[in-house]
Amino acid sequence: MFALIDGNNFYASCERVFQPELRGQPLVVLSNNDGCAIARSDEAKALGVRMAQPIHEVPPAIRGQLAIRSANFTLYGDMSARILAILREVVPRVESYSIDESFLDLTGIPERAAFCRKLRGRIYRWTGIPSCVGIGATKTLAKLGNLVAKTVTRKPGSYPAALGGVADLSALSPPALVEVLAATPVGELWGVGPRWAAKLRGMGIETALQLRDARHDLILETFGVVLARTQRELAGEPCLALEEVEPARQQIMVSRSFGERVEDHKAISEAFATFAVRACEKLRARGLVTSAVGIFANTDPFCPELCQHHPQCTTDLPRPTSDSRVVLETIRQMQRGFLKAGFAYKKAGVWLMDLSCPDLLQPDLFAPITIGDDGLMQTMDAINRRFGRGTVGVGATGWQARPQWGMRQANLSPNFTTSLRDLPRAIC
DNA sequence: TCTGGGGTCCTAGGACCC
DNA sequence: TCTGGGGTCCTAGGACCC
Repeated sequence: MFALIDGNNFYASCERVFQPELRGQPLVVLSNNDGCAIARSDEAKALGVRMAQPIHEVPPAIRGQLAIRSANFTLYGDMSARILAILREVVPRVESYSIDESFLDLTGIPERAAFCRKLRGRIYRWTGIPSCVGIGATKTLAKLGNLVAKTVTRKPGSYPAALGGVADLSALSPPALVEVLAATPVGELWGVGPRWAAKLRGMGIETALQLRDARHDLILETFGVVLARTQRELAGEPCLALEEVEPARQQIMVSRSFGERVEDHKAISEAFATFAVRACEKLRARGLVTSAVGIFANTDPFCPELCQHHPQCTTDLPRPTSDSRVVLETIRQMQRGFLKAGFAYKKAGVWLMDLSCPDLLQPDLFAPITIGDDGLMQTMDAINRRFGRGTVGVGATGWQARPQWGMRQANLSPNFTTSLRDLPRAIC
């Protein structure tokens, strides 16, 4: 028996915890570079701001009513960790599924709905984040329950099984469950994206109920095993297990759109170095090493009248490493002839591939298993953890407070929970 | 003027092995 | 005229997720 708990309008709710003046306001959190709406308060949704909508496409009359914040992933990540700590304290088996969602194993817990209502109350009291919970026999049904709970929370009283932000589909009679499935468009299901939804509709399958009851061999043949699993899960047959231990990463990517178009190759080179250093920090934080490095750059796809260039390049390393300097030297060599003069670039990125755990590597008879100096890197990481990111680093990143390629973040809130400088003040 | 940044899995096809 | 029967690995493309 599964539950899915997620934070309502998560990023917007995080902003509101420490900025009470935002409560009740139509609030939108923008993506990096202040581009698209990636979280909306209920009030902003009511004004018609869509998920992932570019903010400049929102009519000025609406935009004028919005409170706007730039994405602050440091804050959201820390709030997420606090919620996860509460869940782990109370529930024996928890899967952290995304920054704002966790699956819980409720097997053996009596009074499931009451238990979850209490849990969500505690999360609200201890972190200030409102949440909703869906309960079901499978992960897919728990996800659907969560959708029901959220819909009902916005329209109180419309559905009795979803009292207090919790919807327990496992407590429904079969006819009542059929009613919920029949009312759910197939495209709203977890695992059914826009492409498959359109294809399913073309086959006459428009609701979750119709998908559940469709011919299984037809779904398997037309869409493959992924949707076939979703179909079985809808029928109450668990196909997806709780994954308590996060599987090891296969790749790590750091990429950014630039705040403006950049032609200066030196500036872009500093961006590559900055991204590479950040990627290696993430790599070491997970205790992994990388065996291959890639870089890419893109011109501005929204300006088709400008000449376009999308170079990319990957290199295998002689031996695995987690040393930023080895990766930096590798991408320095890759950059020869990589960018072309006269092109204005808008985005660049670095990715690390073929990641592995150093303990599991096949040793080389004639050489050390890895290259680089892990001790030095660990020391730098420890200093940066203690005194703030960027306290020590490498010169290739440029060390400018406002680099030419830097992001636009016009409305960034303070790091209330992770920086002493930004601690909220209580006025006596 | 302005348009995000990460990830995963599955499948098909080709190259290669004995 | 007739041309085996297994495998693995890699890559690209296409879905999906938040």
